[in-house]
Amino acid sequence: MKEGPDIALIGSLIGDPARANMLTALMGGRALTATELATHAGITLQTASSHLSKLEAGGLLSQRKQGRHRYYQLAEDEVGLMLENLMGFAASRGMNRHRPGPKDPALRKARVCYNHLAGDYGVRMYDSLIAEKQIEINGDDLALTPAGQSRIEALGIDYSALTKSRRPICRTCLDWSERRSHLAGSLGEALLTLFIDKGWAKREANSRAIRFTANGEKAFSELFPQ
Amino acid sequence: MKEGPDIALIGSLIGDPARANMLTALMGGRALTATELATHAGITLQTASSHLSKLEAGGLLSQRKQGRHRYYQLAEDEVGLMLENLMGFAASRGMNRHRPGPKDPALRKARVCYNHLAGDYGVRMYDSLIAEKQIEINGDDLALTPAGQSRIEALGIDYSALTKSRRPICRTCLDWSERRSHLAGSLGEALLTLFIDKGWAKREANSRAIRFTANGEKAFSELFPQ
DNA sequence: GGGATGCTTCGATTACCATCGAAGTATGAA
DNA sequence: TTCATACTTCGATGGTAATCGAAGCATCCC
Repeated sequence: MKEGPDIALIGSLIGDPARANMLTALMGGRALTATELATHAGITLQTASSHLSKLEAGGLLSQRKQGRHRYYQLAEDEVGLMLENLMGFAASRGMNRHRPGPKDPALRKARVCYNHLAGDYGVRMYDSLIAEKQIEINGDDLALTPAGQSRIEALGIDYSALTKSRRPICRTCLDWSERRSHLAGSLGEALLTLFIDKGWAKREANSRAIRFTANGEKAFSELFPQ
Repeated sequence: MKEGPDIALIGSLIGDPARANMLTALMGGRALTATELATHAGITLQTASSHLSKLEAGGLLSQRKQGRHRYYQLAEDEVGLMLENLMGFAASRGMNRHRPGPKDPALRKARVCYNHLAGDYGVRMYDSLIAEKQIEINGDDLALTPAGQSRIEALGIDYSALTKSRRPICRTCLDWSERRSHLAGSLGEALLTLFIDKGWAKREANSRAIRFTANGEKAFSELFPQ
C-alpha cells in the first residue's frame, strides 16, 4: 500500500503555479532575491516568503543572506536535473503554458539549465565531446578522458579546482527541448562560465535564453565540430 | 517570466496523496480497476473516480473497458520512467513515508518498475548485459548487439515481435533504490515476463516486490554473471 | 426481465492553503 | 538616533478542490 518514497510531497511543492514559476526562474542559474522571485511569480512579498520557506524546508532551495537581501538558489545540481527532466516530460505531453512565442526558438537554441548550457548548442557540445573521445561513458558515469583533460586545461579551465569539489565533474542532463542528453556537472558549469567570460555568449536579462555573439558562434563551431 | 513547459500541472497531479498512492500502485505493472485503486488510496469509489479522470485527462493514465470493469494503467513507458525518477529524487532527500519497514529490503532487492525488473537484481542484470557486450550505449540510445540478439532468441524471446512495436527495445531507467540505471523498454519487459513464465520469479500480491525462487536465483546468476 | 456489481455524475460539505493587509524584525544608510 | 529597505510573522479571508452520500448508467448473471 504505502511503498517507497513520498512523491506526493515534491509533487505538491512543484504543483503550485507560483512555486513552479519561482523554480523555473531559478533554472536561469542566477541567485534571486525574495522580491525578485515575488515579481516573477506575480504575487506579493508576503506570499512569496511563505512559498520560499516551504521550498527551502522541502530541500529544493537554499538561501544565502547578504546584507539585507536573501538570495535564493536551487539547493543542488540534482534539483536542476529533476526539474529539467519534469519539463521534458511536460513538453512531451504538450503541456505548454503558452503557444510557442517569439522567445521559444531562442530557448531551444541555447539556454541555461541551472548552471550549464542546454538546448541545441548544449546537445551539440555534448555530442562533439563524445565523438572526439574527450568524455566517455562508463555505465552510468561520465568521465573525462586524459585527452579531454588536457583539452580543457588548454582552454584555461582549472582542472584541479574541479576535482576538489565533491560534485561530479561530468554528468548527463536530459534536455527538454531536444529530448537528448547534454553535459552537466562542474565541467558543464565551467564551460558555460568560460563562454561568458570570453564574451562569446551573454545571458539575457529575465530569461533562461543565451545569446551567442558572432565571434562566439565561430569559436563554438571550431571547438565543437559536428 | 513564463518560459517553457508547465511543470505545475504535472506537479499538482502528482501532488495529491491519493493520486500519488494510485500512481505508486500502478508502478506495480498490473492494470488495476477503479475499486482496487480506491482501496490502495484509502478513499471511496466516488472520489477515486474523480481522481482517475483527472489523471487520464493529464495523460498519465490510460483506460481499458472490460465488461463492467475499467482497468487503469500508466499511459506509456515514459510515465513510469518519470515516476521512478521522481522517487529517486524523493528518496535522496529522505522523503520517505515510513521508517524503512520489513518490506523495504525486498523492494530494494527486486521489484517491478511498471513493466520491467528494478532494484539490485535489475541493476545487476543491466551491468552484466553491458559487460558482456550484449547491449551497448550509443550516445543516448541503448542498442542490442548481434550477440545480444541471438542470446535473447536462445532464451525463447521473439526478437521480431519486439521490433514491430514503435516502443524502443532497450532503454535505461534510473533506479531509485540503487541510484543507477537498469534496463527498461520492450526487452526489459520481455525479460521480466520470461522470468515469471519460467517460474523463476513471482510478483507479490499487493506490492511491487518480486520474489525469486531458489531455481530462479540460480538461473539468474548463471545468465547474468557478475 | 430482475437483481447485483462496477463505476460515474451530481450536489453539498468541509478542509486546506494561497493570498494579502498589517504589524514586527533585521540590516543598512544618514 | 532616525529613517528606509528587505523580509518575516500574524491574522483574516476567500477560493479551490478533495471528500462522500445519493442517485443514475452500464454490464453481467440468472
